[in-house]
Amino acid sequence: MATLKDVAKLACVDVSTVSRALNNTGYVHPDTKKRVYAAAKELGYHPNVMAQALRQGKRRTIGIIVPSFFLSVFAGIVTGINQEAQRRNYAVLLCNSGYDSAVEKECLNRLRSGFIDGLIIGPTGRNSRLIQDIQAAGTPVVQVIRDQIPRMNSIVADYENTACEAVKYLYRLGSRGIGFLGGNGQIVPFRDRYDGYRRAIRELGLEELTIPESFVGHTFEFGYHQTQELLFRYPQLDAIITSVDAQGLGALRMLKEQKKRVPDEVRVMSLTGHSIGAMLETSMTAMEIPAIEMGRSAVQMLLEEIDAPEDSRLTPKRLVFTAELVEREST
Amino acid sequence: MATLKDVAKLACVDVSTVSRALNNTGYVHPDTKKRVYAAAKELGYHPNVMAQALRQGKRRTIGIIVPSFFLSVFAGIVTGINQEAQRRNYAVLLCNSGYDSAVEKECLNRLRSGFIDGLIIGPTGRNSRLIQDIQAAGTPVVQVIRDQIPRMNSIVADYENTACEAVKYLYRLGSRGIGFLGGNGQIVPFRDRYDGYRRAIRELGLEELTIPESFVGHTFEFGYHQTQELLFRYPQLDAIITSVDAQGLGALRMLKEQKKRVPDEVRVMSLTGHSIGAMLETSMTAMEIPAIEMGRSAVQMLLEEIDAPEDSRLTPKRLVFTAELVEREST
DNA sequence: CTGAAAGCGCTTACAG
DNA sequence: CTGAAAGCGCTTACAG
Repeated sequence: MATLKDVAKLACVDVSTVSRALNNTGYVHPDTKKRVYAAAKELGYHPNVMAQALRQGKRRTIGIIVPSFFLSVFAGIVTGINQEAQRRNYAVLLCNSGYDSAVEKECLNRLRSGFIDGLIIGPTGRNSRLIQDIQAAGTPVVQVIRDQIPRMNSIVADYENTACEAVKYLYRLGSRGIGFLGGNGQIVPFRDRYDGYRRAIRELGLEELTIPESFVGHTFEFGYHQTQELLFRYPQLDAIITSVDAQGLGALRMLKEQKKRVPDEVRVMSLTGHSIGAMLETSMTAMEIPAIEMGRSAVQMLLEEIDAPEDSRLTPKRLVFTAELVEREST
Repeated sequence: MATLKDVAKLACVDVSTVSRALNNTGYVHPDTKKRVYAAAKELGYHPNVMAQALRQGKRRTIGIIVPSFFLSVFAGIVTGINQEAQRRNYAVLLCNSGYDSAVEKECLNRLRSGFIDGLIIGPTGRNSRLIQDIQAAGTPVVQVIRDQIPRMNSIVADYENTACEAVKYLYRLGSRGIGFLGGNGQIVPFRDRYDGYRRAIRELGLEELTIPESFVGHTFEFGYHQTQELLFRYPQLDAIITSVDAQGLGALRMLKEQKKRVPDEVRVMSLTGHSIGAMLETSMTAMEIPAIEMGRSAVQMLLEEIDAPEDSRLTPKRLVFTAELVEREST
């Protein structure tokens, strides 16, 4: 590949002049400039990003680590991140931790090695120390969806209220036996959703219908089996709130197998909607989360941090989005 | 961040010795080595990947460009690529072209600038020339799913046979009015699937039931509207084959709205299954594609190319996977 | 307006 | 077994 030197030789000037001409930094005589541009074009010159990065101490690259992106709100998050990063002319380095903290750790260690200007992460919750180290070493970090680490930038939704409102909505529709499928209680959003559910249940004078969690997963399978369990334990069950859409699919599937009519016998809704609900045979009501927009915001927040002087990074920022109730057939 | 120099100073040796010690290249006295390791550890030294890359002309980074990864086979592909890249200690730079060839072009131009050792792409079909240039300039390329560019490495499935077998399977079940939802005919897999469909229809002496395409999309909405059209035009319709799962969801949804029972009145199946079929209320039969495995293979093929001497790269490689029929409730 | 020089952080022949 | 030097491709004060 052609280098600055090649262009310089062809244009009969010094490399520094080429650099100035191409980057529009410092005066260059118009004629010279023209020659340089012509030479660059002729050689198909593209600057070597690694060298630029090394020299400038900037990489124009951000890293993302998400726990998954199949049938998950993180698919939308990643899409939004990509959109905004592209618009700002940043490259994106994507890692998928697969909900595995060991994998996440490896990703973090790879990324910290001078690769990225900033990091967006949906943490597993087990590497908080390492993430704080990275931030302390000068690489800004933004948490998305999961504000697992206190006092660190985050983009989240108001999970507690979302859950609370879902319960009240079902109550208004007439449901009195409202079950709840949660997730890993170590993870903030799941804990918050559960708190919101309990708060509403208490306020409305209802009974809490949950399964003490043995294993948990934010998956179809979890939704499927837990729904069976709920039906078995609580004959009065007439509504199910699931934390995420994938669990909701599991619930719908189990209800069909148990020949329970939705929504006549059991209503179903999800707290983390991301458009799949509209595509189902029985379309699913959900508190829809603006995932793409959240992804874009994450990039904006991160780039602000990157461009800010180090000492103004002290106060963590926090942006809270609101989920919107989208009614569909399942309620 | 600590640099080689810092470590060298602390260990009282030259930077070159530190480099040799840390990389295990060339003899270093055990005692020296120990001192170096200790110093590196104390300073929390991580090599600057950009500098290494610049020096070695290698980046240990591969680029991927996919047209989408929401509810698409590319979600699995990307997962597989990530897994294998991680195992081989390569970073992954992910771009989402969003089916937009202009976006794809930008991604390609960004990536070619010394960022990556190789490229895996599911092309939109409109930048073939540019992609060939990149390959010619020395960056190996592997196409996934879509072997859009002839004589260039690719990982695909046998789409033609897959479609053909699907028709024959439905025929065995008793269907005689078998409709087909395709996609952009410029894209090889969609063209091949259509060819396979037609071949089988001809062999079985049936009538082709398709909609001349005005606009096309590989989406839920496309499946939804085209199914309505099929029902309207062909009263004898008793089965629908969709090219991808998302279209299948659209078909199932429309059939429900039209009060057509699945599979009793109309059977439905998809040619590009990637596990979502099992999660549906009426679970959907599909020719399941081993997407994750294909993603892993793409990385393997790419790394072989990267490590191979330039002149042995002449013969393009092609790996064809076979889709597996997974029967579910929709047939 | 332009060139010569230093340096980003690393690796790698080459001496010794 | 170890150090000094050159160089990867770029940018950026500094002279002139």
